[in-house]
Amino acid sequence: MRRAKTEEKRLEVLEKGTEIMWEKGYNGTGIQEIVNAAGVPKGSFYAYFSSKEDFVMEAINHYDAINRKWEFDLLSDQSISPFERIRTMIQKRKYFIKEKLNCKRGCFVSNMCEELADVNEKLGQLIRNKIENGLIPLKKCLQEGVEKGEIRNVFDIDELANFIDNSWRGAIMRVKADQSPKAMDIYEKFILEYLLK
Amino acid sequence: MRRAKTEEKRLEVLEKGTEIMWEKGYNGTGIQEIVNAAGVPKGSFYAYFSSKEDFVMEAINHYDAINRKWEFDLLSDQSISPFERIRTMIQKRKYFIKEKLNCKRGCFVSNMCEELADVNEKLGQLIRNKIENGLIPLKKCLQEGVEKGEIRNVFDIDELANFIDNSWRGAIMRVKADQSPKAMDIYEKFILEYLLK
DNA sequence: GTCTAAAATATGACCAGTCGTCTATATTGT
DNA sequence: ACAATATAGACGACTGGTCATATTTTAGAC
Repeated sequence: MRRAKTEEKRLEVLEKGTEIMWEKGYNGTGIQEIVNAAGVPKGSFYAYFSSKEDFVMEAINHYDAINRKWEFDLLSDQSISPFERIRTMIQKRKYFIKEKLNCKRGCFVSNMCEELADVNEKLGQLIRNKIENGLIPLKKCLQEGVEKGEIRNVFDIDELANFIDNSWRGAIMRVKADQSPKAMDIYEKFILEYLLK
Repeated sequence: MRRAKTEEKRLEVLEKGTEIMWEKGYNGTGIQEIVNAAGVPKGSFYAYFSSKEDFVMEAINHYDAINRKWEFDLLSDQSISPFERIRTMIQKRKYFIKEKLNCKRGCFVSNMCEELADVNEKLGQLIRNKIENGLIPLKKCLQEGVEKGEIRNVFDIDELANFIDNSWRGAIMRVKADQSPKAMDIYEKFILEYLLK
């Protein structure tokens, strides 16, 4: 069918475009650059997406859905202890940023947040929503950890999850600045050894 | 003298321009917008700065120098205990972001880092340098705190200072996303009560 | 299966506007 | 009158977005 090919091309534009914006930012990336990278005529971009703003919203949704999937599966995996799930999550994230991203780019959602959250109400709302919802599986896992006595029972779980997530975003920002994984290694040690235990 | 007026205008362009870029980002801010805000003809911009890149480097230097000043004075103030110095620093930062910035903008250096560190070698170097040097007074203060028994003696001071700073950057990114000071309050509690003590 | 006409889709030239930058001219101070 | 500085606006390149045209797919007639 025609439909399938179109959908395929659309996805390629979405993914290539996300990669470029991930590196160069929203305002640093032009439509032309995206369609060139995807091998698609410029006119098609506006057949797939109604505007650049619409594009970045879809990009955020797509990026978030992929990450959410494996993190949810891992954090609710009852065959591993809660503490171990969190350790594994941090290590997988570290591996990805170090080996796949070469310590560049950081987190796409964080990048869009820094650049756009203040300046575009609709995007701010979306980003806020993604960050907030992303915490839910972590909170559940932390709660289990406290109940099993693996995690210090002194925290407000909600605050703890927020602190862990916010600090992670700070750590990978620093990884990008330094182009070194050091900040993530420090993060892992401090969260796991000095905070949770 | 002519010289003095020129210098005055130059500073106004620098400060107005920094404010705009702080909110809208590097690529989201045009030269025209800066000179309009400063009430200066466009041609003058290139009498003051050799390029937009040169401008942002000066902006980063200027912004950093101001913050470095009071933080250095505070963190090396021997009339207050080291732990109290750090608490005061966090509270002053919180006050500024909440009351002066209305929970918007975040940190100018962090913003430029997210947008440019990957993509511009020279700016990346500058930003890395600012973050790194900004840690020095904090490290000294933390060391004193450990020696006085105010701070748990289990940390590598270098790593501790990095964790505190990186996590702060993550927290204020979240403040911007939420337009709420909550992330900073959580940060303060976790660093002061659960980590250092 | 072939032909054809209508419907659907793909395309890139084009729009008005903005970008960062530079230079020819106007203004100023001596 | 001369040197130094300030300024307006032109420059080519690019921006996000549109749209008339070209191409392809589809459906019905034979």
